[in-house]
Formats: sequence, structure tokens, C-alpha cells
Amino acid sequence: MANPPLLPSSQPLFSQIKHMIVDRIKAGEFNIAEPLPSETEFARYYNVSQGTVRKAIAEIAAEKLVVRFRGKGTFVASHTEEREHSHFFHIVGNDRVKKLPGTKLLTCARRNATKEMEKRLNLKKGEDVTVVERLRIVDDLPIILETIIVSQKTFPDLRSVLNETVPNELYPLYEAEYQTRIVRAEECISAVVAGARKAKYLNIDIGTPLLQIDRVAFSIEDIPVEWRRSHCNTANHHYQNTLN
Amino acid sequence: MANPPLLPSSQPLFSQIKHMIVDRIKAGEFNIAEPLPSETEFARYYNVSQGTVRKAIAEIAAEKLVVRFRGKGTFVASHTEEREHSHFFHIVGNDRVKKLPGTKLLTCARRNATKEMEKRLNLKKGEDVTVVERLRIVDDLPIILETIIVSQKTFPDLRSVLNETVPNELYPLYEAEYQTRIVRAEECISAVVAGARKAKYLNIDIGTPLLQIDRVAFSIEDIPVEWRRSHCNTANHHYQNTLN
DNA sequence: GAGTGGTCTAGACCACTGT
DNA sequence: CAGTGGTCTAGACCACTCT
Repeated sequence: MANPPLLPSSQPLFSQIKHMIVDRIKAGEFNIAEPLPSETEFARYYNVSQGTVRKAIAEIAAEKLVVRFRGKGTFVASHTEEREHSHFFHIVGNDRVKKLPGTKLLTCARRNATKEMEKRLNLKKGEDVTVVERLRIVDDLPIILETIIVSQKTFPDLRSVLNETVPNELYPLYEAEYQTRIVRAEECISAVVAGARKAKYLNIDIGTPLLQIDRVAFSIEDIPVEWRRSHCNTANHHYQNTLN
Repeated sequence: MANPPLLPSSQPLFSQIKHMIVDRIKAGEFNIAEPLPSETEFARYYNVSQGTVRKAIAEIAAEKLVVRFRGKGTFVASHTEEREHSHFFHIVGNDRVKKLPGTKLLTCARRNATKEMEKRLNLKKGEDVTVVERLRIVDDLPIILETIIVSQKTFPDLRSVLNETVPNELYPLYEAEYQTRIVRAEECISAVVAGARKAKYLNIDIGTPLLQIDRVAFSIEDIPVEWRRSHCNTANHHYQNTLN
């Protein structure tokens, strides 16, 4: 190949290939059950060497958009419960042990979006949302009170889905039922005191300090699709974070 | 090179090279001002190809132990104030803007380590520690009350150093004065209420909820060298975390 | 101009999964 | 067995820095 096989962009070749493949993944071109085209196929298709494709896919794998298996192929990554739990759940006991919490669904209702919801989820005016309230329970004790807000448009009929299944983790459900994969989240953590309602559900005194965790979760297309506000009783648990 | 140039380990070659280079960095073999040996030098030295060395160093660079500059060379990474601020400081205003806080030194004393200090910093019985208390100030308002505990053994005479310089960020100082580089930290975050002392320093009412951030910082040898407990007023600020 | 790291290629061998 | 990704090599060209 004497000529530059692609645009004469300033970006390195492998980086261009990477973005093209990522775009095709985002567009949902590849079935989750089947492997992506192999390195040699991509190389032929884009008219570059196998090593260049390798470097492109290596970066995509590092971002956990795909998973690679020697001898089998490259697959679009899927979110198992375990991955969500290890990656998105940061509450551990004060003994540093992370336990899978149980879930008690409190309410689930369709409502008009408030202005704050519109802002956080980037909604148009007048859009409806589904509001879910639930308790997370560890060792039979209520630890976290969660309020989850999603757009009715991206997750239509979430109510009936939840009435049937009552899953512990929602992100795998978003992926299975709505083909929406959560890849990133931003959390804002502050300290508040429990009011009457939170105190009742968490079985604590009014005025107890609580961790308030505001999380906005983003889909693979980098669209905010879920806003979740958690209130966590940190008497016997805490939020754990590792900085590398 | 017909024979395997190194141990017949099950680890890939580049990974063995990586660990050997990392060990030499940890041992302080390379001056921070001079570049490491070049890829070709390493390749000759370890009797492998340049590409293998490249992959090894690429991983070390990804872990931010070294920085690479085209045309200049590879250097042991140093912690600038800016890096510490962007990487280890997670408190932002509720407007999402991160401001460099000012610092007011409150106390600085040498003491016997308590049992909890011994446990967190992995100290021998009877070791002394230096305890630093300081206020972090944003827009002339006290936001964070910090208590910092370090071993007298790893940071001898920290008191007089602090009396001379009063730096905003301590990690660059640890590196400059004690050749101890912080590469990792573990944080445990919970919610507490302000007692009389904290309320006084943070200029808030007793009973105000505060974020308590317990951080243990680890050196490049993976030894815990600093325990820091911060109490943050989250009325106008919060802790921000991104999950990727 | 010599030396550095960054990109790209081409080809080899390997371990592993399918058939 | 052919096909996959993982490792390793050797060599080319480039952009950049230093002297």
C-alpha cells in the first residue's frame, strides 16, 4: 500500500481506525452474541496492517467497550451483575468487606419531570420520567435509600418490567431490555442530615448524618440516561474510593 | 537471539522487562533530572528487541511512573502541584468548578502514635508521628479541616520543614524533601456531624453534617506513609468522583 | 546530524477455541 | 485442522530535540 489508505488527517492511523470501529459499535452494528470481525478482516477492510488494527482494538478493549478472547474472537462487552457491583457500587462495610445488598422496592411512578430532572438528564420540556424508590438492605438492615429517575422515553414501560422482575442491579436490565449500556457515571457526594421520611425508612433518628450520593449515568453514546440520588447510613458502612 | 534471553517464566517477556525496570525505578536508580536509558539501550541490555522494551515502558508510562517525550527521552514522573491537585483533590464547588484552596496551618506536633495510627500506617509499637492540623480555605471561607499523620521515621523533622515553607500541597514536598513519591491512595468516606471544635474552625453550627474523608496514601514501594482525615463542609462544595 | 520516542508494516511463532 | 488473539522480532519512516 503505497498511498495513505485513509484521510490525510493529523491523527495517527490506528486512532482513526479505533474511532471508526467505536462508532460502528455505538451504532449497534455488532450483535452481542457474535464476535466482531477479526483483526485480519478489519485490516483488509480498512486497508491497513494487522498491527495497526491490533493497536486500535487494544485501546477499545482498555476502555472496556469490547472483550477479547484468544481463540474465540472480540466481543462487545456486556455488563454482568458482577461487573456493575464491582465497578459502580462503592459502599463497603467498615470492615472493608463489600456485600451484595438486597433490594426492597418502595414506589415506582410516572411523573412530569421537574426542572432539576430536565437539567440533569438533558430532557426536553414536558417529558415524563419514571421515578423509582428503593431500599438497599445489608444483613437485614436498611443501609441506603435510593431515588432513581429515568426518562420515560429512553426506558418506556420500566414500571411493568420492574413489577415482573425486581432485579438487584438495574444497569444489566437497562442493557437487556432497552439495549442501553451504561459505560460511565459522575458522582457528587455530600453530607446531609436525615429528615423524618429518610429516618423512617432507614430506621434511624432524625438528624443522623447521611452520605448523599448524586449519580448521573451515561450511555455509550455519552447521553445522561439515569439520575440516582442515594442516601446512605454510614454508621457501619462507608464509601470507598481508590486513587491511582 | 536463538535462546530465551531471560528466565523461562510463564510471564510474557515484555512483562518481565517491565517489572525489572519498575524495580530499578523504585530502587531510585534513575536520577529524576536525567532520562532513563533509551529503548535501544534497554533492548541491548536485556537482549530483547526494541519493540518488547517499548511495550514494557508503555505500560509503565500508562501507570504514570514515567513520562515520555519524543526527541528527549523517558523520565521518572514527578508530582507537580498541578498533578496532585487534579488527581488527589476531589472537592469542587457545587457549580462544578474546582478551585485551588489556600491553607492555614493550625498545629504541628510530634506525638506518640495511637493504636489506630499504628494500624493505618503499619508502624512498629512506640514509633513517633508528626500530627499536622490545617484548614483549607476557598474564597476566604474555611471548607476543610484536615488532620495529617505521618511517621517521624519516614518524614524526620517535618515540623521545621513546614515552619519554613507552608506549602499548599504536601505530596510534592514529600517528594522533594524526602524522596518519597505518593502513587496511590485509598479513601473511606462517611458522614458525621460537627462537634464544638470542628464547628469553631469551620465557622458553622454544631450538628452541621460534614463529609469525613479518611485517606491513606501509599508510596511507590506500596508502603502506607500518610494518614489524612479531612472534614469537609458540603454546604457549597462536594466530593466529585467519575466512574469509567 | 545523531539520537529520541511514535507510528506502521510484515512476518514469525505460540496458546487457545472451534470443527 | 484452520482461525483467533497474544507475543516477539526486525526494519522502515516520521517528528522532534539537542548540540
